[in-house]
Order: sequence, then structure tokens, then C-alpha cells
Amino acid sequence: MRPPPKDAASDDERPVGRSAPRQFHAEVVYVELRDQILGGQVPAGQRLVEERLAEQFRTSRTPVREALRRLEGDGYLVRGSGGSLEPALPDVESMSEFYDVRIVIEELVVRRATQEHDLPVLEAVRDDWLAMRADLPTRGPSFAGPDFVYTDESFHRRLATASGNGVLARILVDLNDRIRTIRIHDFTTVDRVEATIGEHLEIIDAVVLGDAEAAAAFMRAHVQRSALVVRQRATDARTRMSRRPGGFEEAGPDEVRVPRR
Amino acid sequence: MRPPPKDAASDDERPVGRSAPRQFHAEVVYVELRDQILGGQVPAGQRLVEERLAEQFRTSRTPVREALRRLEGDGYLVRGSGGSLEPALPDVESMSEFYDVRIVIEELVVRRATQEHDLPVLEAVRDDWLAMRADLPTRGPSFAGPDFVYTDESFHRRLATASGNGVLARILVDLNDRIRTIRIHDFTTVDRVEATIGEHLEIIDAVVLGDAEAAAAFMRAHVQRSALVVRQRATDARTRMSRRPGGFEEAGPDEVRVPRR
DNA sequence: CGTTCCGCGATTGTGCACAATTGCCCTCCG
DNA sequence: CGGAGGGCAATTGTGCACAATCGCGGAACG
Repeated sequence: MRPPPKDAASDDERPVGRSAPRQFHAEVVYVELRDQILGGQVPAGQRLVEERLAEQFRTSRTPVREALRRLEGDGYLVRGSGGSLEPALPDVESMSEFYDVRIVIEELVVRRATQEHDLPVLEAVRDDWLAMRADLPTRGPSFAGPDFVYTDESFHRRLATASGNGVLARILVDLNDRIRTIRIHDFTTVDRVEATIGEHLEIIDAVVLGDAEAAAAFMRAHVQRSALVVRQRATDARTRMSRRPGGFEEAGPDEVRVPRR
Repeated sequence: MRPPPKDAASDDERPVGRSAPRQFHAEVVYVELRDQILGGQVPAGQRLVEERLAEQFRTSRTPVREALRRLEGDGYLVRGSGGSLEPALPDVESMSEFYDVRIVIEELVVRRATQEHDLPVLEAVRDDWLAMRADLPTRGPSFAGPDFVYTDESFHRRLATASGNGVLARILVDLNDRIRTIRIHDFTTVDRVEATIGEHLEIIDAVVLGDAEAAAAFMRAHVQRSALVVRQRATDARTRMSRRPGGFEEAGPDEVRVPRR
């Protein structure tokens, strides 16, 4: 995958209705737009114009406005010049900050999950990843793409849910949402996928065995390694692109450099 | 302080305009309404009706709607029957969860603040609390009210800011916002205020001295004590009010029980 | 040729009207 | 007297129109 180079929204039109019990336009726009942003499908400097979005989603400006306001409140959109909204581009420093927080959160997750002893769920997670390791030669390198980011996240999400602390799970999901905006552009290598699977199995095994300390240590190492990959890639991109100190926020590695306006 | 017993919104009317550079109605409504909710000024089952709020804030429904949607997205409002919005009342279990997370967050805060060595800021915080301890006999018991909750929060917020990690600070502020909805109703006793000041000084001293482990330990103990107070009070309220399992969410201790409709 | 100022288009903020849904009350029937 | 059904009021979701504001382009002036 690779986001459509320029106008991500052009061929994305579709009526908004579904068959769900009660789907409000504002809700649909919010969810779909958020996924697009978090999935990296909205180019860097792309201005989100209410009228335009209203056309795409086959609705009026009112529901679009509500969705945009919520996304702005979430911090996924920032106001550019003249009150226009653009996707908030994360910078390298804040990525480090996110990972710092994520480490202690994930440590707490495995400690709580160890206490909780929700064996059925934990073993299901372990089995899934055991199966994944077995299937790895079959699936080939196509598995190692942005899709693997979501697969990876699901591991951490399931663990967080098994921790029994809903607040914890919610914060972790939020952190991953933010981190993903950078991770999604990684071309994860096959050997990194293999390593990740191994690390996940280490962690889940320790949790199943009830060894909180080991699980926490494995988790910490795992997240730190992940942080290292992102940081490394970000540094690479910065030195590759331009010598300017804040170069990374200005344009991603293969991102189309959209002019300010 | 004690929120107006019945209709918190009745005598709260005022025009919405200010002299600030550019104040949108939606923004003003959002901020003020959020502060009212977080400050416990919106009674438990109180339905928030768009038209009513529009009158109070001297504006139309459109900005009110945007504010409500954002508050809903933040989790401060929940949808009741028929799509109406009510303040989200926290339950005891989620309070425990919030405190569990807050402990590891605060530990990270002091560890980072210790590393950061932003001495001027840290010493300013220490001086403020030293002065507070000295002034305590003067200020009398009036100091020990809901206002002290905000004073207490400011300590943790300043420390989080001094940690140099903006993400960390943001999460902590959010956690405190949620916890406050219960804490705000506490009648903090004078001796608890004294103890809190002492604990804060313990923490900040350790941070200034650069002893991360001691600071983390003090912080953990401090937050745990705070959690205990809230948990204790919540349990008291539940057994005092009604025997029903979920009794606490049904009505606060001195909260007017507003009929469903 | 550079600079400044004006006007215009684009876009957002706000108000309002209409449709739809929901819950409640009253009535009617068993 | 109790329960079911219909009508009504209240409230929210949506669309649209108008006003305000901002940025940009062009024209006029130095």
C-alpha cells in the first residue's frame, strides 16, 4: 500500500447510508475521515474544505462540521492559516515522547494482565501468534507491509483489554493511533516481522506463566526496539531530505511536498 | 463552595461575546460548559438541551451543537435515552483504573523531571509550597475546600510540564480532569491538606536533589494515598445512600436526585 | 521595477427552518 | 382496574442561506 499520491479524496465518493440501526452522517464522516487520516491517506498539507467533504460524503456541511470539530478536538487536525484545517503532522520529538509514555503504559498492561489470569483470552492470543509464526513462510513478503502495523497493534490491544483496565486500554489505543501516523509509512522488513512475532511470543508466554517481571522486561525491550526503528527511520529521512533542523515535519520521505496552499 | 443546589444553569446567563482577538461562540460554549461539568456544577441526571443552552449562552443551536459533540467525544457527556446528552458520571471502578494509570504516569513524570534538571522551575514550585505550608495557619480552614483540589492539581501539572514531555503532561491533565469529577465533592479536611503539602515537599525535594528513585517512591505513595481517600469516600457514599449495587452512580452523596424526566 | 492598497473569490461561522424520531400521556378496550 | 394503542409535544438531525473574515491577485503609484 501507499497512499494515493495527490488527491486522496477524489475517487473515494460513496453514499453515506448503511443498514445499521441508526447511522448519523456526522458519525460516519467522523469515523471514516479519522481512519483516513490515521491511515496516512490524507497528504501532508492537504486542506480539508467543508464543502468538498460534504460532496464526497453526499451530505451537507453541517454533519461535516461536527466531524471536523471532533477531529480537531482529538488533535488529529490543526488549524492552518485562515482557520482552515489540515492533518496534524507528528514530529520526531513527540514520537519519542509518545514512546516514553507507551513503555510505562505497556508495562502496566502486562503486569495487570498477569494478575488478571484471563487464561482463555491470553492463550487465544498466544495461539494466534504461534499460528502466524508457522504460516510466515507461506504468506511471503506481502505480509510485511503497512498491514502488519495493524496486526501488531491488535496484539497490544488484546493484551490491554485482557488487563481488565478499560482506561488503560483506551489510552493505549490512543497512543497507537498517534504513533501509527508515522509507522504506517514504514516498509517493515520481513526479518523485523519475524523478530516482532518472536518478541510477542516471549511476552505472552511470560504473561501466561504469571511472571509479571519477565513480561514487563520483555515488553519494555520490545517497545524500545520499536521506538528505535521509528526514530532511526525518522533520522534517516531528515538527513536525506534537507539539512534544516525541522526538516522532518516539512515533508516525509516519499511524501508529495504540497505547497503551503 | 457547593454547586447551586438545583438548576445550575438558571442564573448563569451572560452574553457570549468578549474582547479577545477572536472568540467563536462554539469555543466559548465548549470551554465554559466543560469547566462547569468538570467542576461538578451540572447535576447528575441533568439533561443538556440544545435550545436551552443556546438561550443561556445567547447564541443559536449550531455552536452549542458543536460544543456538545466535542464534549461527547471527550467522554464528558453520554447519550441518554432518546439521544439526549447527560454528564457522564464516573463510577468507583473506573476511578480505581484512573488511579492505577495515574501512578505510573506520575512516576514517569518525576523520573523525567529529575533528569531534566530544570532547576529554576522546580525550585519555584518548591518555594511556592514552602510558602503555602508557612501560610497554612494564617489561611485557616477556608483553604481546605474544593479549591484545594485545583491547587493540588497545579502541583502535579507544573511537575509534568517540567518533565519536558508534552504528551505526558497532556495525559496527566486529562486524567486529573476525569478524577476531579469525584474529588471536587470531597470536603478535604485540614489535616489532609497539611499532609498533602508535606508529601508534595517530599517529592519536590527528591526531584531537586536528583534522586529519581526516592521521588518516584514518594510520588507513588502520595498518589496511592489520594486514591485511598477517594475510594474510601466513594464506598462510604454507596453504603450510606442505598444498598443497590450500582448505587453510587445513581446519586451522589448530597446531589439532588433529578427525576428521569 | 518594486511596493502598496483595493477588491474579489473562497471558506468558515452563525442562524434558522423543516423533517424525523422519541418518549409521554391520555384514551379506549378488555 | 390494567394494559395496549394512538396522538402530541419535545428534541434532535439535517440542509440551506446569509454574514464575516481571510488571502490572493491585480492595478495603480512612487
